[in-house]
Amino acid sequence: MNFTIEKTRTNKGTSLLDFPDSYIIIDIETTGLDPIYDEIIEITVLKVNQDKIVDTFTTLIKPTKPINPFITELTGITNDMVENSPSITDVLPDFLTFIKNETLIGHNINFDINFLYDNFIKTGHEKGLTNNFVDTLRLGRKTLKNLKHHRLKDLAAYYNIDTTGAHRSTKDCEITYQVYLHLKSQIKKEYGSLEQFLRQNQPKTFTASSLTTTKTEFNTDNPLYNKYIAITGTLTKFTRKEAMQIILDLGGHCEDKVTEKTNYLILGNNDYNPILRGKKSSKLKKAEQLKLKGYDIEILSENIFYDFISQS
DNA sequence: TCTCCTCGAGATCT
DNA sequence: CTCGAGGAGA
Repeated sequence: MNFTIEKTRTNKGTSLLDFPDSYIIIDIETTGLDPIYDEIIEITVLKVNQDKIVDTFTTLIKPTKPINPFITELTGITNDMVENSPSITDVLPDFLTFIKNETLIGHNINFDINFLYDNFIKTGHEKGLTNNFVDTLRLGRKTLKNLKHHRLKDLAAYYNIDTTGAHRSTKDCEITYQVYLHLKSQIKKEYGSLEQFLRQNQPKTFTASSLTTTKTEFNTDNPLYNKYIAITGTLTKFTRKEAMQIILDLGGHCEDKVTEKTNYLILGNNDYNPILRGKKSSKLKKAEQLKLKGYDIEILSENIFYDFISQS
């Protein structure tokens, strides 16, 4: 059988700076660092509500190739131990049932998510892994700026967290959980409130990729479905963000700039922009160029856009 | 001065 | 992957 890995993990969730009420702490062990060649051999997830662990899911996984000595030395996981373990294909559905749509929290969590995402794709789950996530590595770097390194073991040492038995996923989940709680309380103390921290660290201008939809089924007849859409200028009925959310919920894709992929450019008003003052925006110019070159791009007035979104 | 965009440095995961 | 520096354009 042949499987293709998506080069860009299109449906991957968003990296959040947030402190959700409920979340999933996650850690995996693998046979190496490369999601293409290496395999997952252990998954642990902790379900947390109001910062209290309420459920756990953990399993060893039998890889298709043997575990090499370096990894056995690092993790303590031997080929004998996984001999009778389920395959990744068997584990993923249960894993998904457990995590649902919860926000995932982990240390350098992109590593875990990329592995899981690709394995979902390989085993026939078209959407990959779409959960949004919070990275304790990112939080740690923002919070403990004077620390030289921000590896999990460095943050654990800083907060006096016991790391005996690290590099097994259950233990690493527990360490990550403790580190997260410490970071959270330190942030609260230093900034006065979590909200204050978030306000100061939120990206100044939101980007199209920072928005997601929770919808899983779309009306494929809607003119915006599966189209790539950019917006220029100010809309009268919605903020830019609201409009993008509507597009995503209708199954469209939002872009921050006009590209060769773009199908529609929605034309807002630039009259009040002190820089452009009614001149053509860079997006509009680009769209006109592409249209001349024969690309499949249409420039839509704001009203046509409202007509399109009301056809749901 | 402000915003958008590109690019490179540095660091982390098994 | 994330962040920040530095350039381009207005």
